[in-house]
Parts: sequence; structure tokens; C-alpha cells
Amino acid sequence: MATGRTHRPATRGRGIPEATVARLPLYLRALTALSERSVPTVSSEELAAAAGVNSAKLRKDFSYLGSYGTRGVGYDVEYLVYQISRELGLTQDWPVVIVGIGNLGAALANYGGFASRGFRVAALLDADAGLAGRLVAGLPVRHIDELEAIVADNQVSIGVIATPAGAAQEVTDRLVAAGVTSILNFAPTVLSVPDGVDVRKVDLSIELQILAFHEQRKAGEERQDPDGDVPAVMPA
Amino acid sequence: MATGRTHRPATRGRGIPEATVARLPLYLRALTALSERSVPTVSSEELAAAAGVNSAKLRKDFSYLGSYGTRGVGYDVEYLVYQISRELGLTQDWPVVIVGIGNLGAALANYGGFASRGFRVAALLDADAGLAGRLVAGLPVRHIDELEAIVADNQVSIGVIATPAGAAQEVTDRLVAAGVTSILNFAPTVLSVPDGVDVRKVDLSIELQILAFHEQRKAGEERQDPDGDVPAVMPA
DNA sequence: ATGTCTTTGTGAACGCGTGCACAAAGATGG
DNA sequence: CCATCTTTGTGCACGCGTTCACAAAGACAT
Ligand SMILES: NC(=O)c1ccc[n+]([C@@H]2O[C@H](COP(=O)([O-])OP(=O)(O)OC[C@H]3O[C@@H](n4cnc5c(N)ncnc54)[C@H](O)[C@@H]3O)[C@@H](O)[C@H]2O)c1
Ligand SMILES: NC(=O)c1ccc[n+]([C@@H]2O[C@H](COP(=O)([O-])OP(=O)(O)OC[C@H]3O[C@@H](n4cnc5c(N)ncnc54)[C@H](O)[C@@H]3O)[C@@H](O)[C@H]2O)c1
Repeated sequence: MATGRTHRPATRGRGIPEATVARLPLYLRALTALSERSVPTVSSEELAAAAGVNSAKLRKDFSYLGSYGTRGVGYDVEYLVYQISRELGLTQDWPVVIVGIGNLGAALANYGGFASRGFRVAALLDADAGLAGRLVAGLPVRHIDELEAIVADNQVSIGVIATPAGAAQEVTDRLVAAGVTSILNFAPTVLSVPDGVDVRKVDLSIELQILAFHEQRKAGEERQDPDGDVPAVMPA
Repeated sequence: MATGRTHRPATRGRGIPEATVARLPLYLRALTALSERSVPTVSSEELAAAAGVNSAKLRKDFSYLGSYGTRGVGYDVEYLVYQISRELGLTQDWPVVIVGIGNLGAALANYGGFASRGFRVAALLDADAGLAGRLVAGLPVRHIDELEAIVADNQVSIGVIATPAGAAQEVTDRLVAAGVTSILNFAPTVLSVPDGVDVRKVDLSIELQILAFHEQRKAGEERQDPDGDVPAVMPA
């Protein structure tokens, strides 16, 4: 019965479709660039080009937020930056913990784009006692046993997992038990979490395999017909 | 205009839907784990649970590859591993170059899961002359000027970009000009590429923002009604 | 004030992806 | 050889997401 209620019907509530939510950060990035160049307004056409999407889609996306454009003119850049930021919840601070400070975890800790948008690294955690106390990106690595206390003290609701795959589920369970309700998983494993906890995954290996599929397909079509279907009428 | 023809109409040709292609690596991973435990066959129900998907979806996905199951029994693990590997193009070697050997690029170079599935790091490239020759994950960092020669000599068709955002488009153009037709982009920028070149992006910042949106939404609903719509009849 | 011109906001059509539910296939046991 | 039981493969319906195309809105000039 648990699988029955799994996929929530998009983002009903006030009703911003999931696909739209996924594009808002893209728009925000493009708008921020315009804002830095002191551009006052932008049309859906221009902004769509900058974000790499269809302009009708962009307008429909914005229509879910309300009517923030002016016909004949376009959108006010600053106002839109604010509205999208607010909608995404970026006007508040989000404390984040990173678990697993190896190659990847250290790179993530050093990532500047992290802090720039309301995400603050509250702590770096690792099971390796030898790492404890070492400074990474200016922060001391704390032992994993401190997880529960750190999450509680800092009201952390977002956790990033960069441990080996074998440890990911265990770390997840501890994070969730401690109160974390959003997880970004870099380990190549399927995580089980209770209802109400969101998991998003970043999987390099999967991305490469998808590219390989299309690559193989291109190589195949190259010496066959470009439609890739039936060989039809071979020339001679 | 590269942005015009961006989304191809799924994977028509012989016709494996794009959504299915994206799940095949997931199945492959689960199957590989079963294979290592010498499990001979697996039912769609079991495998679906391991991959975290609906069993009907899994069966439909496999049906696009052909009828590889046996009714009343399930799927032969080894056979399926081979079929999916072949379909994804993992039976051949894919030389890959990584451009930008900073925090992230170095972590990627050290990533074990890279080589495990037919992806071979052909070279590490960076614009910083000071890095040239330094060993990262056992490979010497080469100067970016060698890009064209390396791509040609090794027949590289997949490039990974881990440079700062400002350099990503320029690197992309050089990669494409040199013959690369698939790009995995970690830099937070929209890349323009000509038709026939695939780009996939991994964007930590976007993932976090999506999580923040849902997190904010959860926090809001908590103290309102759980349906999130009209406040209806507030209990006094 | 009126007309023109630009650009938004959205109705409507369409296609893809998902999941239910079941008939057909085939294994297994007697 | 037949009955039973398990599990696949898929027809079908439904909902989400995308795109087209256009009416309405408003800026701006005269
Ligand atoms: N390096 C990459 O570029 C890359 C890319 C994609 C995916 N990944 C995945 O990210 C994860 C980390 O990769 P990495 O290269 O940094 O590995 P790594 O071995 O360098 O680092 C893993 C770290 O996790 C710590 N750890 C292990 N068990 C732990 C536990 N139970 N609790 C807390 N910390 C624990 C280890 O002490 C170590 O410091 C792996 O799952 C890997 O598959 C890495
Ligand atoms: N570090 C992370 O966890 C992380 C996460 C998400 C995204 N990113 C993105 O990945 C990219 C790299 O991040 P990083 O933390 O490794 O940065 P970094 O500054 O540590 O490394 C960037 C490297 O790229 C090299 N470089 C610069 N211009 C180049 C060019 N034209 N050609 C070749 N090489 C060039 C630099 O010499 C440097 O070695 C950035 O775009 C960043 O936004 C990083």
C-alpha cells in the first residue's frame, strides 16, 4: 500500500507543476546575470533564449507564479528575481550538512556556488576518525557521531551524501531520524526513505551511460540510413 | 540556432523511449549486484523493488528491448546484463577527456565508477600551465592546447567539462570542433551546441534549489492545512 | 483620444510517460 | 498429457508537459 501514495500528483497545493519548479533556478540564474548588467526589463523571448528554453513555456511557467509581466514591455528583472527567489524559498537560509568528506565531499565543500544562494554549510561529517578536526574549505571535519546533535542544534533540514554506496542507506536513516527531510545523494544507490522525505540524486555514471547510448546510436545511423528504421530502398 | 532543434522527439529510430533509456543504467546496476551474488533469475517484481521503480514500468521498459523474460520464471540475470550493456553501448570502450582539473575535476578523475563500465579516461586537460605534468589519479595533467591532438588520436567522442562557468562555452566549442559529440557539463551555464551534439548537465545548485522549494512547502503546510489549498475552516 | 505595435497570458490540441489490469505463455507437478 | 499456478507482455486510459496560435492588454506616438 505504501507504493500507492508514492508519486505525489505534481505540486498541487497552490499548484506549481514539478517541471516548472525544476526550471525556475535556470530562469533565476539568467535573471541574476541580467541584474548584474543592470538590465531593467527583459522579454520572454530574450530570457527564454538565455535559459535555453521555449518562450511559450517560459511564459506559462511564470503564469503559475502570477502575472508579473507587462504586455508590450516584458518582465521587470529585479522584481522577477525577487519573486522567483521567494517562491523557491531562497529568501531564507538553509543550513546543510555534507556527509562523507572524501574526494567528492571535499570538492563540494569547496564549491563557491553553495553559499551564494542561501545554502550554508553547517558542518562536514565523516566516519574516518583520522579526518576529524582537519580543515576543509575552512571548516573542521566533525565525526559522524556528532550528526544528531549538529542537525538538531542547527535545525538542518537538507543533507548531502557523498559517502561510498555501501554507507549511504545507513547515513540516510540517521539523517532522517535526526530530522532531515531533504537529501541530495551522490552515491550510486537507491535510497529508501519514509513519506515526506525528498530525495534527489546526482549520478555521474548514469549520465555517462545515457550519453553512450546516444553516441552508439549516432555511430550506427552514420553508416545506415539517417532515419534508423527500415533500410527501405538501399541505393544499389 | 542550436536552441531551436534541441529536444529530439524521444528516441524514435527503432524506438526506445528516452525515459526508458534513462532507467536502463539503474536496472543494470541492480542486475550487476545480483550477478555478483550469483543469482540466476529475477522476477520483474524483485528487480523493480531493487531499482526503485514500478514493476509494470520495468516490464514495459524491457519489452522495448525484446522478449527476454520467461513467463512463470522471470528474467535470466546474466543474459539481461548482456542485453542492456549492449543496448547502452557499454560493450565497447568509450575514451573520455576531463577538462578543468580543479576540485571537482580531480574528484571525477579519482572516481572509480568511471572506468568500471567501459569509460576510460583518455586525458586530463587544464588551462593552468602550472598544473601540466602533475599526476592526478595516476594520469598526468595535459595542457589545454593539446586538446585537439588528444581527441583526434584517441578518437574521443565524450567530453566532461569541470571548468569555471565562464570558460565552459569556449571549451565546448573546441571540443565540438575537435570531434566530440557528447558532453557532460558540470559548469552552471547553458551551452549552445550544433545539431547532433548531445549535452547533459549536472547542476548541484539547481538540485538544491528544487529541494529548498519542497522544503519550504512542507514547512508551510505543517502549520496550515495539509492540503495546502484554501484554509477552509480553521479550528478556531 | 485614438491608432498602432509589441508582448503577454492562456485556450486548446497533441504526444509522451505511467500504471492498472488481464490474457497469454510457459513452467511445474501429478 | 493435462491441470494449475506463476509471471510476463501489453492494451488501454489517464494525466502531465509542451507547443502553437491568438486575443487581450498596455505602451507609445501622433
Ligand atoms: N568522486 C567523484 O567524482 C564521484 C562522482 C560520482 C559519484 N561519486 C560517488 O560519491 C561517493 C564519494 O566518492 P569519493 O570519490 O569522494 O569517495 P572517497 O572514498 O574519496 O570518500 C568517501 C568518504 O566517505 C567517508 N565515509 C565512509 N563511510 C562513512 C560513513 N558511514 N559515514 C560518514 N562518512 C563515511 C570516508 O571516510 C571517505 O572520507 C561515492 O559513493 C562515489 O561513488 C563520486
Ligand atoms: N566543486 C564542486 O563541487 C562543484 C559542484 C558543482 C558544480 N561545480 C562547477 O564545476 C566547475 C569546477 O568547479 P571547481 O570547484 O573544480 O573549480 P576550480 O576552480 O577548483 O577548478 C577549475 C579548473 O578549471 C581550470 N580552467 C579554467 N579555465 C579553463 C579553460 N579555459 N580550459 C581548461 N581549464 C580551465 C582551472 O585552471 C582550474 O584548474 C565550476 O563551474 C563549478 O561551478 C563544482
